[in-house]
Amino acid sequence: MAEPEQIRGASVTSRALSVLGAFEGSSGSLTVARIAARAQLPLSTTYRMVHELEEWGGLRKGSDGKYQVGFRIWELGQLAGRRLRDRAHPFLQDLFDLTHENVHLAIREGTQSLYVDKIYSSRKMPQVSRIGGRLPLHATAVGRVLLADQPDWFVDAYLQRELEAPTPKTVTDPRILTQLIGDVRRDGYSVTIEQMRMNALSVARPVVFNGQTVAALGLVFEAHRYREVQRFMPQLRGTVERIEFAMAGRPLTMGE
Amino acid sequence: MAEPEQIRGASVTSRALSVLGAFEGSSGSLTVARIAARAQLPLSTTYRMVHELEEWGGLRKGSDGKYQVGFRIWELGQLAGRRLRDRAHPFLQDLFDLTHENVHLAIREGTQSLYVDKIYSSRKMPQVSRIGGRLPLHATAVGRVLLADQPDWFVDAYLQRELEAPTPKTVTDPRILTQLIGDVRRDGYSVTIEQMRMNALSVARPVVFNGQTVAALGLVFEAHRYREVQRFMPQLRGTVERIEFAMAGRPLTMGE
DNA sequence: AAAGTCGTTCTCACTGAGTGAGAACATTTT
DNA sequence: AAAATGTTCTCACTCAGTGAGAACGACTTT
Repeated sequence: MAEPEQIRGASVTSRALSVLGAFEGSSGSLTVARIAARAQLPLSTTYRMVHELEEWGGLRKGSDGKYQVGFRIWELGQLAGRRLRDRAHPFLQDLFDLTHENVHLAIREGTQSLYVDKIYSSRKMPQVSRIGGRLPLHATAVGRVLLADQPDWFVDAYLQRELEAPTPKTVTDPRILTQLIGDVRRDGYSVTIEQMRMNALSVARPVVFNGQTVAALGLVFEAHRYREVQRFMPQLRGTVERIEFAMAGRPLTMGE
Repeated sequence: MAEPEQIRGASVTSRALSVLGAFEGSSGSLTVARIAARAQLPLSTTYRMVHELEEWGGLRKGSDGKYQVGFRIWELGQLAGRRLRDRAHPFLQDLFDLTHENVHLAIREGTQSLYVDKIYSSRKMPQVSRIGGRLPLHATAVGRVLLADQPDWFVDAYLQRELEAPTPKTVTDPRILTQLIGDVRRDGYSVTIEQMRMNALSVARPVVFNGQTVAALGLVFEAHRYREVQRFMPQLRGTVERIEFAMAGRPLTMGE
């Protein structure tokens, strides 16, 4: 008879996960009350779960009384996609040594690119991407490379949606983008200029393993240095090859 | 009357967390049956939870049918200790640029050091530490720095336990270690030689924020180059100072 | 200093969500 | 083809989870 607000049929597990989910896209520290609001759960339920998560190490109570995601989650997360990250990382570092430009490694998660690794120093700070961050597929070079690997029906469906335009120069016209994706498929690389941020240019190539694109490797630098793309292409290509070779290597067992 | 095997009183949440915990220290991919065994849960219960976790994105079913930790956990984990990692990372990279030696950033978690960041290229591969990995506090330079920050009662209790000796040269005598910890407190840095791996040397300094050691910054290189410690000390110190300065900076708000 | 606001902690009677043995089936190994 | 191992799912039982609300603490406002 009362309002049917409560998300009925929610399992205990899903509630606990909602509590964790409340931290996604948050500032990092949340009070129990705020967690409850974000997770759409009653206060007492939230309270109980927060404490169980805290005891396990999934959440951590800061000195200000607010909760943060705990290191146990961080440690667990290190297990996700470890093969790719571990194998690729040393070569990203090599590429950075060579170029001293921002180096990215991203995978596709749904309709976004997820940045799984990134090399940068204190010299190059203003960045849009961050490790663990997501960006749309059509506005970065890595994103387009990842999109280009998808079947036509996926690409078409993606382009049919309302596309974000982070800069005035961002291409959002489905017809032009279809064309551009075709170019990426033909050339095996993507170059985007000022699509995600003004004065930024990015180049990317796919990392192929077992016949499918598992990630995209990219370089980002200032747009006015567009002539240097030529110089970086062979280095980017070489790095991708080394990563692909390393991916194929022996399984490198450990524990259990 | 039957065997009291079941861990009675286990809450649903704790069971779900056990499922996740089953992946800790695993090879990365586990069958449902193996998860059940490791988590000490009945098969049907495990099955149900694995599926709920999978639906949420916490677990991912591989092409071989085995489960792995999913990227959603990885993403969530990026929120843990982000302030430290984000602020420190660029300077670790700078230090690597300068030295081209392995650079580590570790925090203390219980009686171990947890490696939260690390810079290395393909040149320096044989390593014991890994991002997300743990090592004992007494056998590395970062570990000793972290231990030295603890009160005497903690140090004493730590040293009283059976201490691992990864190499023949590892110091495990509590009396000598107490002495060494005293040195670290006095000098503000730690140097360890072949304590964790033969032919490896490590130097570390504490990163202090709000009057307490929040992490330890370390360099690792070949033991026979011990003379170079002199050369690296100022660079290590300078990097720590920059990190500490950056930690104090404006809060850098984002979302919510 | 009193009232108001916001957050935390905890209790308790009620009930429906979670349970797990076991059956049926699929896949791989011997 | 027999055995071993793993997956998926059902169902009757009951115990763990529930959430309104009370009590309290720490602030800001008036």
